[in-house]
Amino acid sequence: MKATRPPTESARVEQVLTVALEVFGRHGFRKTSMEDVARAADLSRQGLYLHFPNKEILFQAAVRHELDTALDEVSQCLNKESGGLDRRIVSAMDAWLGRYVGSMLASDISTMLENPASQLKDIVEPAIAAFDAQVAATIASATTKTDLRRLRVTPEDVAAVLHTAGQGAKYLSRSRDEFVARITAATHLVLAGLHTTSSARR
Amino acid sequence: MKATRPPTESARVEQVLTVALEVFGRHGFRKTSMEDVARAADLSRQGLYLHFPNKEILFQAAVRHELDTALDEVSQCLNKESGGLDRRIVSAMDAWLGRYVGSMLASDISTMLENPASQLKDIVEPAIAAFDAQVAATIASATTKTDLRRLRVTPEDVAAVLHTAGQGAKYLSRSRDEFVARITAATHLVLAGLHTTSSARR
DNA sequence: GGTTGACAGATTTTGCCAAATATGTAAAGT
DNA sequence: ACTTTACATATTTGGCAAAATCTGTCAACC
Repeated sequence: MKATRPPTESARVEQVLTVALEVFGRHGFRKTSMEDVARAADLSRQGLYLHFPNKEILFQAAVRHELDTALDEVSQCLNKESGGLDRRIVSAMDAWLGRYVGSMLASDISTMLENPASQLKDIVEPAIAAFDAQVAATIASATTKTDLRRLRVTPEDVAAVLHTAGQGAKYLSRSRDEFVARITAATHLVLAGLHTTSSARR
Repeated sequence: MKATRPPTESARVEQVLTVALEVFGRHGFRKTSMEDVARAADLSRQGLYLHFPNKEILFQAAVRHELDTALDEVSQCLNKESGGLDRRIVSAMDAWLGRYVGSMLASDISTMLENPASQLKDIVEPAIAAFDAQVAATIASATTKTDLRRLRVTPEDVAAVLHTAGQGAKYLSRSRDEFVARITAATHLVLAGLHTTSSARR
């Protein structure tokens, strides 16, 4: 019940990655030095190089770790026993996007994704796909095929719309509370269409 | 039937404003000179100054004109006879946001809005409110109070969700077609909740 | 598994200055 | 209702060298 997959990294390294992402998030990739990360992680700069061959790879690892963590959290939210489908989806969206509401990280990463040479694509895009798939699966298991057929939509379509609304909410919101409010309203309305009777588990 | 309000500006000035917005849109406010605008509008730079005291005000006027035009177009889309509610809303969203899909203008304006001293706030925010209000009114007239009460939402809530989804679609889309596809899916699902029987006019 | 200190080479930042470009005003002309 | 020419005053740009900072690697040490 502890970890869904064997821990690739030691606890120490995981902690470094967490701190690193936080530091990168403050001033962006370019304006963050290895020294900054090392200091924040309570480690010498050279100590960092023992774990990561260069800054680029450190960043990639930090992003990967972040996405893995977020996906785990999303998974927990979606599979919670308590709460209706609405609540589970809202908390999942919040776990997935909410933390980036005012952060530089989102725009930083998305500019990096423009670069075709960037390895980041191979890290970020599968994670996004995995998120969408999880949401779609949850939708699928909590709705009837009749309802889906009546509206002529697939669970994937519904997940895509929620994804779109999530991006919009992130973009429009100045605080995390505002984000949650918007995504709550959107989720409520979207799910209303396939009137799920508040709970349904397979 | 021609103009909903008396034309504040002459046709010539209107044409200048249209061109100006297009030019500003290409390289952003800062990197666009009065010379650039004048040339594009087939006018001398000094001719421009006869109409607008300075660059700032020219830009504001161009934005205001653009928003007015867009709102008129939105109005036409929403009040069209033909087509169901879905189609009307999708075309309205496209008229309102679709043209900015790859443009610098959106980000340019939104950074200007950060500045509390900017007069742009007083131009843009009312326009956004007017758009939301129009959409809300359309929703209101095409749905039953019963449906709204059943979902415990106001037409304004629905409009806000569509607005959120629209922003997300604009942000995620690389082409206008993609934008339309996303917004179509979102509208379809959102409206499905208050199962409007395809047409309803008051 | 780390520490410190030192190093070459690359990149960024800084300060400065000259040249170019842009803004806004004005006058005179059509 | 414009145009052209001209002008004072910013603001932006480009070059260019010195200084600072950052990266990545090594050695020596615990």
